[in-house]
This record gives sequence, structure tokens and C-alpha cells, in this order.
Amino acid sequence: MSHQKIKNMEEFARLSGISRPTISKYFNDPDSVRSSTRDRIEVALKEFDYRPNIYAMNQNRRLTKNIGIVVPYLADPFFAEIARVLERRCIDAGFTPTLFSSHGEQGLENAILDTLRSLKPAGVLLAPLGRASDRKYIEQFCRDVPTILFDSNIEGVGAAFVGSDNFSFVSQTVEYLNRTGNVPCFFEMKDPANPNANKRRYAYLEMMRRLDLEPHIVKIDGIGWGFEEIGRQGALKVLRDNLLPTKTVLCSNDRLAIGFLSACHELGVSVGRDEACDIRVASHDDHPYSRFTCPSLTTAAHDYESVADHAVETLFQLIEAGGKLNRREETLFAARIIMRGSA
Amino acid sequence: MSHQKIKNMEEFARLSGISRPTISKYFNDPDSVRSSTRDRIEVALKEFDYRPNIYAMNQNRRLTKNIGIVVPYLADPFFAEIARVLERRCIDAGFTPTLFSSHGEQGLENAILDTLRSLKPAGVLLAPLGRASDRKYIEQFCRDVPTILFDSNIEGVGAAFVGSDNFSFVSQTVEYLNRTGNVPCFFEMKDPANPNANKRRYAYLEMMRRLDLEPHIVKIDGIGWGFEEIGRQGALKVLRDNLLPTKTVLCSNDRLAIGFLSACHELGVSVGRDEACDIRVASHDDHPYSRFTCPSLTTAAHDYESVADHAVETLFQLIEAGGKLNRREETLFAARIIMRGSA
DNA sequence: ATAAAATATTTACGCGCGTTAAATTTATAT
DNA sequence: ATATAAATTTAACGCGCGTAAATATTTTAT
Repeated sequence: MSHQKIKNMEEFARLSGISRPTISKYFNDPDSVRSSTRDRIEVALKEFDYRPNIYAMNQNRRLTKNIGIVVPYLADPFFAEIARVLERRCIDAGFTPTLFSSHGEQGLENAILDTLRSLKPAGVLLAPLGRASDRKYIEQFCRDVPTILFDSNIEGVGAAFVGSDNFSFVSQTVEYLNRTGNVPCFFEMKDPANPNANKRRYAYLEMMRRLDLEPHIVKIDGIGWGFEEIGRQGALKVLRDNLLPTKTVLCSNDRLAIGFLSACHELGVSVGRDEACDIRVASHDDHPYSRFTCPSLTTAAHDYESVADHAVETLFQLIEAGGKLNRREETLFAARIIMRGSA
Repeated sequence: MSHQKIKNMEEFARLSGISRPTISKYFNDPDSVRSSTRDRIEVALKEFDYRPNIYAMNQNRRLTKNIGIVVPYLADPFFAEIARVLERRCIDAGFTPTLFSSHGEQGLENAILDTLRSLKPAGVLLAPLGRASDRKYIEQFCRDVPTILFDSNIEGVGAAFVGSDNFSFVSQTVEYLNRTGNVPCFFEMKDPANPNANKRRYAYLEMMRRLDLEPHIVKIDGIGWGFEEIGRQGALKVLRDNLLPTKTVLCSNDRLAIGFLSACHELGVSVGRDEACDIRVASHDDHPYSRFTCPSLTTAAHDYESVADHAVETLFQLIEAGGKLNRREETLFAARIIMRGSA
């Protein structure tokens, strides 16, 4: 590799013996040039180590090759994981993903959308904050930028939604707990930030109706995204005051359950399926840490490979189609129950 | 807000009655224009909702206002948290941070550095993979781009290093465990990816020497970044085969300890400071989940507000100074021991 | 009031690349 | 071999803004 520094595409074109517009065409889409030319360019690239200036590149292009990925809360390993998969898929498809976290704040979510707008991305994969989102703001953004919503839906916003089927989560856990001899109560936050929480509550109620069982919902206080601590405090209160209507607890999500189990241990309440145990605890999400809780957590797992794949696929279709799809599809993937020690 | 779309700075200048170079100056640094002009511009900005084209902006600027933040593994909530703080500080200082995760892969770390190079950032905050890093590659990058290393050091690379004082972590935990009546063995991975792990082992050995105690190191197998599972498997083996030299275990880091506690629960080994308990377990990092383990984890906490603040401060100095500092400072912050249930 | 300093305006060029149209070369089909 | 299609080259313009120099204006100091 000759180590001279190449200033611009003009110079690279001269040195490689290929015209600049062809080089430009190549960088825009390698397959758009004849394979023999492509080879010559790639040989030259190896030799001269040239990379086009991305700012000059994107200035005149109506559409960049950027893709924005926005998650509501990156400190939640679930979102970190799904973001990882999304990033990988985008890179493999020749796009440049940029990751943003709203950190649970509406103001930040809006600011991120502003930033994204000026990045002129080809498309955006957006997991909104949910209830805390500025609906109007997101709506307007989605009108301007091709956007796929994932994880939590906002009715009618974005070109499509890809997420998990909350009914599938809850129906499996409720069915399992019931089949194995116990009636679950539903443990959740009073004002859940995430719209999935509401869907899960409805699913619980519906399942209990179908099974002809009396539903019990335990609502706990707490705001923000520190779900583990909220779950712990809520569980401490509920357990101390003996407010649990049943001996089996179905938590709305794993992070609450992690807090719940922590409280159980603190109070000496034994958790497990075994007859000798005081209570059973199950939950939803298959959080990366749910297999390391004590006892390990019985839960329903997201098929987040599928969610990620389908979200990216749909985004690519959307980009191909020029930013508009015929109809707004909502795709939901089923959960897979994971039996572990806690229930 | 008048809803006409403004095409470029020229047009905004016309509409706001201020010359384009002054507008340009304002966006480059609002404080560089007279306060009366600043006010007029800001009034116009409110009315016309104009944002300069970032690609055109950055094309001719020798230095952009971008800052790259690179962490080795974003699915680790510790890095997610520190990234959040770093992002916030950068935004507050008028920079545009972009977050990258190496996801534990050397290839990706190098690719990120390439991407960063073409982003022409004002500076970079880099937490390298550590042992898995391509030292030469990072070295070369740091020669070209003003870079501060944090979390894990690479001797002599980057303009400065900011991290935690591993000796402070281990000395406090060892001292505490010893003072409260037990001699700890040190539990770690055989081939730790992170250089901090080595520092912690040395610190353990040194502390044991000072206290005139016999050191015991328990090394477990496993590669990659799934520390919890590695810790769990290692603990299962060690506990089953009765390989633990002492009844007190000091884990190299919290993620291993989370796995260790999970294994203890699985095998019915009781953990805690209480005399009646089988073993005591302590660790280092104060991982966000360490207070939700069962029992909650006694650990030494990073002062990561300080680490983040100092890293950002140093980077700003570096940028001000034009990319070179007089000497490479290594700043280490002390840990704070957090006594919880496990030891 | 006047001089000096600070700030803003006018004018103009250039950054590196996208893109287009016309001319030319190369590949493929008949 | 010739016609046609496909790809490349040449030439040239423009994107939106940074930036510099000369000039004009405003502010501050004396």
C-alpha cells in the first residue's frame, strides 16, 4: 500500500485511471458499475486507501445512506441487545447506522428527532418512549422521514410497526401458571410508561375471563425507568402488608420481577414452583439477567431476532419504495415461554 | 411561527436582516457575536425554524463539533450509564456526540475508528476493548484524532487516560473482608479481556502481602463478554468440586459475581455475612444490578460521575489546545465501598 | 466630540462531491 | 461485420456553507 495521502476523489480518479463520475457511481452503489471496472477500483482502493468525504458526499444527495436507530432507554440491556442486532443488519446492507437513546426523557426524544432530521437519513427505526412520547412531534417527524416503529406502537404513526404480541406473552404465562395449579395475580406499575404494559394487562384480564377465573391486579407506585427499584419497593410494601391476593405473581415485565425477587429474598419469602415455597413469580421479556436471578426467572421471551430482522426488512422495503408503503402493517411476533426456577 | 420552509443560510440571512457571514459565525459559536445580534438571530430562529445543513457546515470546517464516544460493550449497563453521562456533558458543551459500541469485537472496534476518522470529530472518548484491542490500530488513530482513553488504559496511547483506581477498589474490599473476620480468595477469569482485571489481581496479591495473609486465586474458564454466565459456570464447578480455598470470595467484577450468586442459589449455598451463612461474596464495580441480586452484593463503586466529568473536561482541554497536551496524564478515581447483604 | 476598537457587511472564492448532458468507448446481439 | 445497447468519459454546474479581505458601521474609551 503506497502511503501517499489522497486529497479527494479527483486525485483518486487520476491515480486509479478511472473517471471521477464512475468512481462516484461506484461509492453510491458498487453494483452499478461494470464488474471489470469495479475490480479496477477495488484494486486502486487497496493501494491508495482513499475514503470519500462523507460530508461532501451527503450534501447533494437527496438521500443519504444513514439509518437512525432510536431506543427509549439504552441502560436496559434488552434495548442494547436489540440495537446491536439492528446495527449489524444495517451495516451488512451497506448503510451507516447511528444509535440514539432517549434516556427516558421526552425532551431528549424530540431533540434526537431534530438531529435525525438534519442527518437526512434514508430511514429511521424508532422505538418510542411510549406514553411519555410527544405524539404530535413524532407524527410530524414520520411524515418527513421514512420511519418504522418498533417495540412500542403508536397507532397510525410511522410507515409500519414491528413488535411482540403481548397477548401471546401473557396467554402463555397465565395458561402455564394455571395449568400447573395456581391462579396468578398481575403485578404492575400504576402508570406504566410503556403501552405494552396496558396490552399485557388487557391480555391478563381476557385470559382470566376465558379461564373463568377471578382476576386480581396489584398496582404499585413509582415513576420513571428504574423498574427494578420500583418493583422492589412495591413488592416490599405488598409483601409486608400482606396485600397479595394470590400466592402466584405474574409481573408485567422482567425488570419489575427482578425487583420483586430481590424483595422476596430480603423478607425471607421463598420463591419457586415447589410446594414448599411461599410464592411463585413469573414474568415477561426474557431480560438478559432473568436467568441469573435467584431463583432464575420463569418468563416469556421476545423473539427479538425476528423483530429486528423484520423491522430492518420493512425499512429497506420502505426505502426502496421511496418512503411510502401502501398500507401501514403491524407485525407482531409470538413469545416463547421459558420455564425456570421461579415458577 | 411562520411555516415557510427556508432553503439555506442565504435565505435565512435575508429574512432575518442579518448578513450570512454573521449567521455563520453565530452557528459556529453563539458567543462570538454581539449579544444584540445574537438576540436578533435567536428571535428569527424562533420565527423561521431554520437549521443549517450539517453536511455543508462540516465540509469546509477543519474541525467539526462532533465528538465520538466508543464503549466496548453497550449491553453492559455500566457502559450504558457512563455513556449517558458523557453524552449529556458533550451536548451541554455544544458538541454533537455520537455513540458507538464495539460489541466486544476487535473488527468492529477498528471499523468504528475508521468511521470516526471520516467524521472528522473534534475529539473522541474511547474505552477500548482492552486485551482484544488492535493496539497498533488504536495507536495510529490516536495520532490522527484527539482522543482521551477511559475505563481501560493502553499504556502511552491517547492524549490522556481517565479511569478508576483498581488498587483502591481491591484494597478496600480486601481490608473490609479481613477486618470483619475472613480471608478472601480472588475469583476471576483465566484470560481476562479487560486490563483492569490484571490490575485487580495484582492489587489483591499486594494487599494480601501487606496483611501477611496467604493469597488464593481461583481462575475459571471462559471467553467473551458473557461474564455472568462465565461466572455462573465457574462457580458451579468450583462449588461442586469443593475447590474453594476459603469461605470468602472476592470476585474480580460484579458481572462475575452475579453469576456466582446465581450458582450459589442453584446449589443451595447460602451467602451472607451472617455466621450461619456458608460463604461471603464481595466484588467490584457497583453494577446497576448489584443491589438487586440475592443477597444484594457488597461491592466497591466506581465514581463514574467523576470519571465522566474528568474525561470530558480533559477532552475539552485537549480540543482547546489544538489536539496536543504537554504530557499524558493518567487520572484515577478512588472507589467507595458499598456494604450490602452478600458480605 | 473624537479616536480607537470591536463588530457587522459586502464581495467573492473554494470545499469535495453529486449530477447531468453530450460524446465516446466497450460489450452484446444479430 | 454491423447494429444496438450499455457503460464510461469529458465537461461543466451547483449544493450550502466556511472563510478571507476590504469596507462600513456601531460601540467604547478618551
